[in-house]
Amino acid sequence: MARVGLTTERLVRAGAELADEIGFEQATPAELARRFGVRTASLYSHVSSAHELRTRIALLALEELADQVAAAIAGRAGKDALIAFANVYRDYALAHPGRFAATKYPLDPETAAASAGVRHARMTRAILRGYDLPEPQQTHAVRLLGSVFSGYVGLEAAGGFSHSAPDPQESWTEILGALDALLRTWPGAS
Amino acid sequence: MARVGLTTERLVRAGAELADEIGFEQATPAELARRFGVRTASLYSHVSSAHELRTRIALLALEELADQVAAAIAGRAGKDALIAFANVYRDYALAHPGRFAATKYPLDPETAAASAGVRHARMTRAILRGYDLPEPQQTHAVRLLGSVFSGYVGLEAAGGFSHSAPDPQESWTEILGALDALLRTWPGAS
DNA sequence: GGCACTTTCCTAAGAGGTTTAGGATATAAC
DNA sequence: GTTATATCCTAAACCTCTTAGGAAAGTGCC
Repeated sequence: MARVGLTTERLVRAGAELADEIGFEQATPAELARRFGVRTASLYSHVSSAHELRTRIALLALEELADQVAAAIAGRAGKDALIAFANVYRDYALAHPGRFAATKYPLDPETAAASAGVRHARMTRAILRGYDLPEPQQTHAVRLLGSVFSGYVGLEAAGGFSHSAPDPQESWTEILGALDALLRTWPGAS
Repeated sequence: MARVGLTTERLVRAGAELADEIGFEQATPAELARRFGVRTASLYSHVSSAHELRTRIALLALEELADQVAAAIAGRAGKDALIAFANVYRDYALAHPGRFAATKYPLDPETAAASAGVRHARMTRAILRGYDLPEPQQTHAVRLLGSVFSGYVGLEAAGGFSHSAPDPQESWTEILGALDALLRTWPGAS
């Protein structure tokens, strides 16, 4: 019996691609094993459970997304940075729907603390440097941005905007413009 | 063998409660049957599949939420209406996490078109009557509000804000104030 | 090259979930 | 009371996830 060369790494990577193809929920160990031409039980030498597989896919996605965001906002500030951040986020979700869905997979606190999620939080806050908001307004704004990004992209991915004009891209651009204006004039800020 | 009195209605209702208790994903036909002291196969006289059960729970949740929103925004306008809408949405999600999760269960287009989802869209648009925005800005604003509500509540439910000050309630209030200000001065509006 | 050791992938099997088919009976209708 | 319907049952097929233990491919050392 020839060995296929399974690895935790390879399984997670293939799992992420599988998720993009057929959906994160459907990216099961059983299906993954089928893709590798291997029995399901064989995966358990590399991954301890379906939960671990999902968690690792989520961590991979968070990492990839954080890398792309970091590259996009480097050297930008203010509205430029805001738009670059937002577009990377949305483009990633549209290009990799399964991985993006994985991003929302609930992580236990320690795992979350060690994940790229904290980079996301830091980078979101970095965006606001261009808008000098005092605390606690800054935290409120961070939460608003996170909500809009994740909410808009989530709704779009779920088909929420598919049956109505205008194009989601147009609303996206307009909304980012509005957010920029809002951040510049946040009520209660100095 | 005494009959329990199963009904599609009762199953869906109990399924919704079950979802709130143990999570929407975990609210399976098997668990539901256990609650009723009945064999799993017996549910299939009332519900054609696990998918249909989930779909009906989702429709129930959308309906309940729409009813509560309708009651809350009746007789209110402007910021009052905005805050009432938003609070109903968030309170429902916190009180009924399983049903709220069901709200995001993907519906096929015809089902979605016949669901209370369209009432949500209409009511969101109604909120904006107090802010006279011209089209297409109005649609952009509708999408922004939907994104913020669903995004914020989704992140909060996922524990996104649980490890940082300040209290989510405070950010929520502040964000609603900011959105109100934004809607009153939407860039590009007359 | 031969040997021991490790790792990989296997078969086998159990626990649960979903679904279909067909049967017994409690309830309702006449 | 008899008939008909709807409800709930058993039985069984087919999933998925997971554990346990075995065979053989690969690795390292003499």
